[in-house]
Amino acid sequence: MSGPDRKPGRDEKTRRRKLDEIRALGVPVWPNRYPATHTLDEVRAAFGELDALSLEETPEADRGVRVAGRVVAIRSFGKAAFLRLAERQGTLQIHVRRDILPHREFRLTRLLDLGDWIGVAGPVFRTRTDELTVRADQVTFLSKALLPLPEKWHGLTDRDTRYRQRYLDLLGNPETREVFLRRARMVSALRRFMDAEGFLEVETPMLQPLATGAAARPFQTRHRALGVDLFLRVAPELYLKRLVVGGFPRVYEINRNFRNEGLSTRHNPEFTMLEFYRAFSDCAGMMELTERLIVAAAERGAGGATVRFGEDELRFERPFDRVTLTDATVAALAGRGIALDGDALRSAGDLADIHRRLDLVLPAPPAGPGKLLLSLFEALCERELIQPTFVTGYPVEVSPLSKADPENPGFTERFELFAGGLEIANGFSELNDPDEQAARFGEQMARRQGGDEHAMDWDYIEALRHGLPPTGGVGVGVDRLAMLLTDSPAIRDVILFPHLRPREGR
RNA sequence: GGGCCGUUAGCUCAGUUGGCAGAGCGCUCGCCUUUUAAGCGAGAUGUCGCAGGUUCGAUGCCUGCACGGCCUACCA
Repeated sequence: MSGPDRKPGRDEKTRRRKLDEIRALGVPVWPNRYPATHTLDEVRAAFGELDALSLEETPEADRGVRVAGRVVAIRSFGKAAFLRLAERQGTLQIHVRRDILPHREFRLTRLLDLGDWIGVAGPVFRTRTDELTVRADQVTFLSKALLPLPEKWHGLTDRDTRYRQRYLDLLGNPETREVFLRRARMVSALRRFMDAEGFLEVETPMLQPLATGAAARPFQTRHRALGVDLFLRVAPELYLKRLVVGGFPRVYEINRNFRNEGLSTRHNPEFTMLEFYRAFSDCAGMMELTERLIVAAAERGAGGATVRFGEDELRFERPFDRVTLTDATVAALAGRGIALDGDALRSAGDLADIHRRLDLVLPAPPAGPGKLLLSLFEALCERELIQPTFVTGYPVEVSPLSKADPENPGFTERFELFAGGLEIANGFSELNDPDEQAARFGEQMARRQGGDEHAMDWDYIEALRHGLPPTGGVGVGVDRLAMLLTDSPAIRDVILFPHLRPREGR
């Protein structure tokens, strides 16, 4: 398919032959530039409102334009031809006539293939069928496509090829292009929102001596000169909070995290997170901020507060629903005829029994009641949370970086936001007591066997000992939010180059 | 890891109860100076994913493998 050993196919041989013929015309075949005066869209914007007669009477149209684009259709009549150029979002028709073009340039147009790039200069007019068209006075060859474009009107449908050769997907499928345009608008809206709220955009290490800030298996690498092992970060969290200690009270980062775990429709090994921290705020304050952020993203990314997602219609309108993790789980169990009262909620044995009764896989031991409760919630409730919903009250046991809730022993001031059955965001009042943080890390480590990559982050504890103000923090899964706002069922559909198994024999 | 489905021309796909491998687009050649998936005429597409097996004969049936998709499980 590629690489030095690949043999040119029949199409490529033909196209190389034509390239030689173009070269033989004395035309530069890989020129360095083309000074276009208009993009194709700009031609349409400037002249699209004018009818045939008005165009003739418009000096600007008669004086002409210089445009450039990829040839995506050729309808040839021997002594004349219509070409269609495509570039960015626009397309424009070109009319080529033997009696107008210089001989060499007309011959050049006969040697064009679909996919080639050309520049065209000439006046703008309308054809008999009222199509806005540039009549070619000059044709400049710009670049050769040695390989054919995807098939014309089915587009490219093979999923594997769409992901591996995304440029073909973008070329052949307008809806793919729309997904990534919307994603870009959404990310830009996130940035603008954070900037407007007075947050400073920062970048923190991707290569970290300890993979901290989330419970996930990291990728490992090695720095030769330093002679140390490093990890690709699983989260920026602890670095961002160091910055709050350092006197940046509002910081955010939009960047990649890496988790060495399975792939699924909701998981890519590298994914984009927006994380932000705000001094003097807390869980409740961050929920309010997150709400406004998500609404802004929906407005910009999806063009409104109401978003179609598969079978559902998501309404990103404030205030979002709110429910505690315990209430949601108790209600889901009640719906299955299982009563769960206060005592059972704190009993690992009872919660494990419920797993068995419902035929659910138990979390890997050791699992206390907090982890078992979360496991029930994830199994029973997550997928049902279609409308944007804040779930609050996560057990301390599964929230090592969150502040405890003074009103609710055993639980933290923490929320997760769900929509479309997906976890979109996770936020909490940041634990800033260095001694308690050290104790929590210790508990986490005690529960793990092996895994030296999860060693205690003493450097972070030291930062806390210098004083972290009360702070709220949130992480937003940018890819998943993009899934919701583009009605994409798989995370691969919103990542330009998703990870796939390497192809054999290439 | 498990289940189901798929792999045929450059692309999208059909097909054969086992008997010369097909269509549309694209491509090549010819005609055509206002077309819109242009039209007309002619032509070429190929390791039917790979390896074995059954058979007079396998793209088709059997076994194994590879690759991919969907679902599912795992990933505190």
